Amino acid sequence: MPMQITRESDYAVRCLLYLKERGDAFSAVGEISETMSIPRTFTSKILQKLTKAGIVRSVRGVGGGFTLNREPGKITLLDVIEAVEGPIKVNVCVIDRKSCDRVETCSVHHIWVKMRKDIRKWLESYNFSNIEEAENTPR
Amino acid sequence: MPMQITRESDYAVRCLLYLKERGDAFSAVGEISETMSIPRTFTSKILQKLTKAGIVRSVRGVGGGFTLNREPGKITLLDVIEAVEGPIKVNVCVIDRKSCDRVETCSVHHIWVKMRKDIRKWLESYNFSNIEEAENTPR
DNA sequence: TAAAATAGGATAAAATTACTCCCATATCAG
DNA sequence: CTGATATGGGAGTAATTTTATCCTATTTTA
Repeated sequence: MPMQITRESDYAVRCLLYLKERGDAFSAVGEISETMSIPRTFTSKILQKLTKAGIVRSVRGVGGGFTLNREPGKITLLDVIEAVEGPIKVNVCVIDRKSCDRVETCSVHHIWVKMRKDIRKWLESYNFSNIEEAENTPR
Repeated sequence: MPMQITRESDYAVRCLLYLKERGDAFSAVGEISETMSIPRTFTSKILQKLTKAGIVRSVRGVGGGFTLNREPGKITLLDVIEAVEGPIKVNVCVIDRKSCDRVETCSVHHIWVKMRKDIRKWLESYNFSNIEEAENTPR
């Protein structure tokens, strides 16, 4: 499953689309998971990560649930993906130089570094305000 | 291991860097794997894939081995990664629409499609001629 | 025909992803 | 202050994928 976002990231995006729709209301896990077709307990875990990352806010107890913690326009795809998957690496050696003994002499190391930078920049350019506006690719 | 090339792709790139260095000579698996620190039998499998993809050419028997099948400048990173990992997906629904029952109503589907397109274009812009030239990122 | 090489299928080991379960903790209504 | 309804978090399980290895067949040259 290389060069691919995880199902978890996809689910996280769905959760946020739902919460955006709900505006200021608080939504419970069950409601989100059913509407967005995500396994319930997994949804719970994902929302926990999003909460820890400060992307959503939670309230426990009766009438509690989750809601966006900031404007949709200030939540980027990068924020979401890194919240659930951890920092994007592209190649292990980019984050952890000692993972590769060839790193000193490697003539392509800089390519992976640049690729990571460019992918992160790309993901950062989409947020939950412009993500749905973005022109639909015709056919 | 999301948004990350596989070790296999990394190994494939190493193989090609080595073969480029060797010019028109044929190199045996053992030689490539030892020099580039790749497990021997795995190297063999990777070279098989690269051969099938037409990126390298092989000759069996005494004095045989592998050599590039075309100019380094005509072998892109995309060619190599897709040769070993298969087509880049970014998200399952991009390649296989029926993998996601939400695809009809999904307001972000087009984002994954665009992301795939842009990543492929990026990878296509690097080949084994310009990949090493590319300015080394200072510090 | 023997030696040296790749080709390919099957399988094994390790790691990661994709979940589930259970109990603790918080919040609110009555 | 108690019970019902939520989320929080740790631990564990299942499924899939990645990362290999092994063995045998086939090709090629000397």
